[in-house]
Amino acid sequence: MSLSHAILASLSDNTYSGYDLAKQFDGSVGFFWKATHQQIYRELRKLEEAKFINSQEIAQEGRPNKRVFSITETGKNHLRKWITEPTELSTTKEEILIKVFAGHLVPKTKLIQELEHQRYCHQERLTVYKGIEHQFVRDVNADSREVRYKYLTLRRGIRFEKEWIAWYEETINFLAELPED
Amino acid sequence: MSLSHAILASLSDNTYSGYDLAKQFDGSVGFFWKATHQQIYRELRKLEEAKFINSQEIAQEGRPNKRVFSITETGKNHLRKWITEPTELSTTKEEILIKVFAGHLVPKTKLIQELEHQRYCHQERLTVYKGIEHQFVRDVNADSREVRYKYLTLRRGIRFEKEWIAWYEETINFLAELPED
DNA sequence: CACTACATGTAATATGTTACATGATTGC
DNA sequence: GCAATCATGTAACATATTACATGTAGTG
Repeated sequence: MSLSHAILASLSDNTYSGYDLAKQFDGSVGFFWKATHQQIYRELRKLEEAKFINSQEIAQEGRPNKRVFSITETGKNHLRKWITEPTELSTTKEEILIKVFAGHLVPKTKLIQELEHQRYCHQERLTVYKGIEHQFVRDVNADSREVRYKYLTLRRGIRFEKEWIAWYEETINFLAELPED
Repeated sequence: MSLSHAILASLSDNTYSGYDLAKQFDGSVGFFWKATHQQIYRELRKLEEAKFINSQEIAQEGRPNKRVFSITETGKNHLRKWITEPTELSTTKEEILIKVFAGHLVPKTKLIQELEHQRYCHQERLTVYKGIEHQFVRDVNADSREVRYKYLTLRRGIRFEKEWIAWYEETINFLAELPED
């Protein structure tokens, strides 16, 4: 599974604690890979056993100590191998499409209501992404290789939110013009 | 979880055996919700316990008997309720974006190779969808409400494959112009 | 004084994957 | 005769989700 790869990818250019990673999985990498902190801590243990990462206890005043993880050369090679090996297309699971698929069961207006709710959520996410893009553009002068690659993933986020919104428009209009109901 | 909803949606306008459903989850609904036959059989047992569906043994000559499932009124209402209740955006898990995110670890050409592989897979899937669309267009004259709703999900499939391909183009070009490596 | 952020964990349950098992029919 | 399709299932294992647990520090 790829949670391990997502963690290794996060650690590929920086060190993080489990807590930091959980936050990353709530933004950044989290935009295309979700995980709870419980999953992350469990996976970190496995990755350390496999010698793909190692950890160091950092004492902190006031706050509880933290364990900071860094990727090993073995871990990097493992990631590199996976990146270059062809993988299948990731499978998507879209609840909204199940809803539309069985949409004939409910009054048209109710379905449209839910479609509008989802469209709104995508709109909000798009705004978040654009904000992040703004930051990126500033950094572009002093940009490192790493940053540019991350920017590409952000671009896909922006494009896809726009595409979702366009499909919602099309779908809502189509339904609005259906005579039934 | 929504596997149950996906099954109920499939049964919303027809009766199917577990085997039939497994096939549906390999095409049709399967384009936005994957499940293996084991998952499906397990879920069917639960749905029957909950009285959302009921089954009938159908004797067949030659072939093993099959149990055909149909949705109950309770099941339909359960689905209806879920459709109209607002749900969160579905989370996506995209391996290719993890690969791009950590792309700085490998030679640029290797990453491009994998991007091209993925783009090719999307291209193939788009061709499949367009073939299905062709069928739909023929049926549109004799079209039922159900068919039109299904068509909307297909439209999203087509739009999104096109969008993926466009992002791959953009990304591959961007990488090709990077000086490094 | 309640809430949020920091920091890590256990336990139970739900989902998903992989392998194995059975047995008939149809097509090459 | 061998593979594929029809049809359903068990068992073991891997992943993911939800709830609960613990304790400090800073903010309003």
